[in-house]
Amino acid sequence: MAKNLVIVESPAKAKTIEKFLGKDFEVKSSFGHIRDLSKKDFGIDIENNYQPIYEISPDKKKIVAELKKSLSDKTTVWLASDEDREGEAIAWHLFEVLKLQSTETKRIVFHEITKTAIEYAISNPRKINLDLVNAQQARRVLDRLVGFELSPILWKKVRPSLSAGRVQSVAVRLIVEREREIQQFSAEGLFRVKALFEVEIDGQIKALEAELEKRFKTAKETIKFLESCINASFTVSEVVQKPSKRSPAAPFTTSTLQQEASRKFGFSVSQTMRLAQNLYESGHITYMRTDSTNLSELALNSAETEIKTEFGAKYHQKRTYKSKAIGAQEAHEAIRPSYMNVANAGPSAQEKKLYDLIRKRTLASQMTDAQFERTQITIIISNNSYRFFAKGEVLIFDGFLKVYTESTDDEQETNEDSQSLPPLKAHDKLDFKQIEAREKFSLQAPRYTEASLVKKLEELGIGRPSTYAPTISTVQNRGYVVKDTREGVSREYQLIKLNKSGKINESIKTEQVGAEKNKLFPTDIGIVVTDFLVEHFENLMQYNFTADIEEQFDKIAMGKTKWPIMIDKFYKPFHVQVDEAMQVTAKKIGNRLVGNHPESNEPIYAKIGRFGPYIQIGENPIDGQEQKPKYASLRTGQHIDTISMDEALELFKLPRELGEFESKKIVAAIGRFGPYLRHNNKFISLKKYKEDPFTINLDRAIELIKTDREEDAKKTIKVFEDEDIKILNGRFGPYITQGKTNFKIPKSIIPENLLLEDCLKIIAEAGPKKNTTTKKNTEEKKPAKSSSKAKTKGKK
DNA sequence: CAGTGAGCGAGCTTCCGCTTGACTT
Repeated sequence: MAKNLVIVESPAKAKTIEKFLGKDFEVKSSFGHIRDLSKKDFGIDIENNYQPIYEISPDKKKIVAELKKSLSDKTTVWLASDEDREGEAIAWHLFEVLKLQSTETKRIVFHEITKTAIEYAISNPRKINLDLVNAQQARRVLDRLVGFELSPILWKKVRPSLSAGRVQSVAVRLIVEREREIQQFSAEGLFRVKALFEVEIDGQIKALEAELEKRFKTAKETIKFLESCINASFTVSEVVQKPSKRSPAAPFTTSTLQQEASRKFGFSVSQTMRLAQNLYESGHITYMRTDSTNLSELALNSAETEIKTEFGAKYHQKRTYKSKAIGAQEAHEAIRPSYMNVANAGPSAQEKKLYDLIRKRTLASQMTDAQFERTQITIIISNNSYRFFAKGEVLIFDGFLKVYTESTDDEQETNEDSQSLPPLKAHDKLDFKQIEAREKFSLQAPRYTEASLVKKLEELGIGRPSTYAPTISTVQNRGYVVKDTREGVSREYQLIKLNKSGKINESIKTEQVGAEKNKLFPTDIGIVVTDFLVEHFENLMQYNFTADIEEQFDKIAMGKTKWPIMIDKFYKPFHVQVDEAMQVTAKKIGNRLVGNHPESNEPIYAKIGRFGPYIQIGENPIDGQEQKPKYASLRTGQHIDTISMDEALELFKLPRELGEFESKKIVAAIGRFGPYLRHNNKFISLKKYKEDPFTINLDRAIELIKTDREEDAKKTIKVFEDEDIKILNGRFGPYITQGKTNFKIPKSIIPENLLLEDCLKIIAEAGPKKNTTTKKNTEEKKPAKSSSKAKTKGKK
């Protein structure tokens, strides 16, 4: 019978460790925290020095019971939770809940799961560090105070079920401010001049592309320059060759893994974490929630062996990396393969891809630099002082690039330096084939992706590896932020070309700009809530708030400050702010008077409603008054804080009557699902035709109605009008529809051969099942929250 | 599936950080 009980946080870890420790040790897991603040009445006794009121989390009762049971025949308990603030608190909660005695309890820590590390830990036990525990309690209490005092203000002033917190509210602020920055940005065009030269080398004509150092502001200046080139001569003045190198990136942390999986595979952060969790649980990779770039000695050695056998000794270079992140607690290793020699792992294609990425990144981190030779050729012009530069880069030794290249966030920057240059020397003469000036516009700041937002949060020290993915989900689930793909707009730019024969040709071209794929956009709720919080809780919404209080937590951890004193210093002024925010006279925040109607002089408001932002013309009706205000919803991309009077009035031009077709009216409008046409009670979505309901004319509308009918005809296999039954071709193959309910057709049946009675039989057989599914659907749709959840699930 | 948006008040929501399943489509 084992005499020792070791408690770790993760069950997967428990399994591995048990193998190392032998018969005398039983290893169990606490599954993270076992106890938390009570959910009722705040869970904090504010009057009594902020005394926390803890209770065992409902889902942990079973685990605690099991731990108590296996405790009965043990003489020593080893608390082996992670070596960070949270881990220390977990150990302390276990100590308290399991009613352990200090004489028979030992606190141990290890940063890597290897036999030597664990044996070393066992032979160097210590006591629970209560200062560190107190720092965690302060962190926990502060987050509860902030979250549970701010959120109710929002329920009252904006909308029920909203939330605010130290982490999520700042995350939303980042998105809101970036959006504003983009709105206010105006692109400036500059003319970039590129020359294409031709050189004859050993009887062969080689091309050389070079860019002018000067960028012109106006077309006039540009043309003046090009004219001067017509009779100029071009001479190489200098050829400079320089070696350069590139070093591999550090092994993955949670945040960098999320970023790379997003850039390379387009995974969402939660998707990446789910896949990594699977790989971890099946023993393929080390722990996936980490801020450390450290690799164990064991990993370093096996990476070395792997690199040397696979690529040769000249590719190996042992490297250690320092964590850059603020507040990194380094309780684990970097994310790496458990066994470096395993080249493939994971059951699904996505897991295989992720594993491969992790393995290559880890190997690359222990490989030599890639070496390049950079060449720059300077070309001078006989009749002016501007110079052309041709840049080239040639790979001399691939090094780590043999296995792995890190992606970057700015996709727009293509690498123009990778051309290999012809062997030229000073005083060589060149002739141009063409010189082209293209107007290039400055780039707006990029919108955040899920992963780049995580990166930003990590840089600010906000949030932890275990909360990045949940935070990103929360801000979307609350409706503060949406992930969206939006089409760009076309923009004109000027192109001015000078060709060999000395002719200058000006033209206007168009390019697509501002297209966004899976980027984060703030919603009106997100904007309104952020503005409100920034106005009333300026300190809390500062980007460095977390970093600042972390310093105070550190003081508590060092025993220099008592935690209730620190909390009191924060809470007293904070609570005053809460009271003030509650007293704000406006019943609802976020309402804005856009102006007065130019004709009727009625007030025009932009408001937030149950169904999103809308414009209201006229005051709310007062009892007994007949007059009702008019309403119209805002369109995507419009916001209540920025919409102009003209844009607001424009919204009331819908629904538009276009005219008649087959003696029935055609109406164009925008509904919940986008712009549509309505004719004879049939709706035709304008989305797929990319038509604008404000401008579409009668002829085009009739055309669309006809195409829609053709498509319908293609879809329809058979119709039994009396019973309102149709056999249709859908996305998943043929099916039967009666009224608004659909029925599956068994695969053995050819749909064209179905008779009315066959259909009725299929419907009758599916009958009871139909009832339960429709019932469930309507039940689920009732609360607004769950229907929006179902939607996002469906999108994925 | 496609026009919505009052106000009252019952009783609900909510934080961040540790961990995995338990759910349904």
